[in-house]
Amino acid sequence: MKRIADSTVRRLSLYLRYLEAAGESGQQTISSGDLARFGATTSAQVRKDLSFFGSFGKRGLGYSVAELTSSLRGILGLEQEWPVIIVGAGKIGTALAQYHGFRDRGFRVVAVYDRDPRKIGTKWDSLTVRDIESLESDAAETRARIAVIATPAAQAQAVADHLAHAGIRAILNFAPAQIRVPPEVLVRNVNMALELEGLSFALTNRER
Amino acid sequence: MKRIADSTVRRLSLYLRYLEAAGESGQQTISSGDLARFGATTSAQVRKDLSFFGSFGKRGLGYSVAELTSSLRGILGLEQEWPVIIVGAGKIGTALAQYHGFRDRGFRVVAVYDRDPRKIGTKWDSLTVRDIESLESDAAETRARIAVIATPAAQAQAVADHLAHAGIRAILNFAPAQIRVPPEVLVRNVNMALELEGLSFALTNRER
DNA sequence: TCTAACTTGTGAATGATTTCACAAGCACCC
DNA sequence: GGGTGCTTGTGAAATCATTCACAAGTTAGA
Repeated sequence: MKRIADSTVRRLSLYLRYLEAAGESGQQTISSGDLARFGATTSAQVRKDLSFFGSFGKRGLGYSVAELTSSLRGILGLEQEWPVIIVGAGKIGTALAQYHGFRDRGFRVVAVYDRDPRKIGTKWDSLTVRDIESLESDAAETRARIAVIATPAAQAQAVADHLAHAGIRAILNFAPAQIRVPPEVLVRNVNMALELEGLSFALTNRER
Repeated sequence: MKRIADSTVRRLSLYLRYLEAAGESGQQTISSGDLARFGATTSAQVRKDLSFFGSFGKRGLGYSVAELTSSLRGILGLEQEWPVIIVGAGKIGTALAQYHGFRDRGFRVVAVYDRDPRKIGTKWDSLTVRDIESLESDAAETRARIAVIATPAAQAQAVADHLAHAGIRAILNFAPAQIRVPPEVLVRNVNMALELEGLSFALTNRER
């Protein structure tokens, strides 16, 4: 398969959002123009994005909402439920563990880890915070391939090493640190301060 | 000024991180290759990024850590402190308000808003949750030009309208919803479910 | 059956970003 | 002072992503 751009994948996720909403409101078909309006892009872009994966529409008519929804779910790998573990039971970890946006979209938080003895054993909902040392031994039980790092920056690398060793294949890193991982592990960074700095730059250099 | 790519600005922020760390550990000069290693890019990319703004290095020697740090701070608009308001005192809003990564980098949370009467008036640290209705009347006091939306998706658009009206010029949107704003307002989205879906896609389509 | 109004899928063109490659500057040492 | 080893800054080339533009398919209505 040809390599697909990151930007394309992001847009596919957005299209899927809109399709789900359209489906719930009973809409039967949808055009690339409609999808474009929602994803803040152009109809040509929508069609190009989809064309990497096949042809899903009918000329003159548009796309079947139900069929395209299901195709996109398949493309994005969302037909299965993904077990996810979170490392770091601080403010951000807690918020993420209880965030419905994950559950609702097929990502189920199956375990939360921390290294602080005062946190280990405490419960939220049905989850008990576990000792980070049991990461490896839990692997067979949790079967998670995706992990979220929500620790302070200083611990991020150690946690990443741990995760890679426990067989995790993809990491969503919220810690403000660049982490190094073996090539079979995928990392995506979410760095909130970076986003704010982008806004600061734009506001500062707006007048041209 | 020529338009600068988003990707360039992100990398500048990363370089700045590394420079600050290098400065603290007493390093005097640094080469584009060093910066590249940290930012997961190439030395040519680093030099090109910087070249949009001037020439900061000395051939044969590299960059002065102190000078480049200060230049990047200036470019990114980080010499001033930015007052920031947060709308939404739920899990995510709370976590963000107390997140040191913001304070530490020149973004000071000066107010938190919600519309739930049970939350209004509660305190965290030195911040009291305010009624969202007082957004406009507070504007002169807070002087914030940047706002963070941390509400459920359903309220995001209404909040954005409110913010635009109160004179906010840049929005960091954590709500999983696309918001529409007037052209003088800048929006950047952070959508955590989207990031996970990107990982799901990559894991699913890895074997080519 | 014919026409009009839409809409897709896709090569080709354009635009943006990254990488290459190298002249030129600087420091150090003999 | 001249040679050696680094490193920057930057046009040019290559790669990657988006937009254009249009043939071809579909529906609906007369």
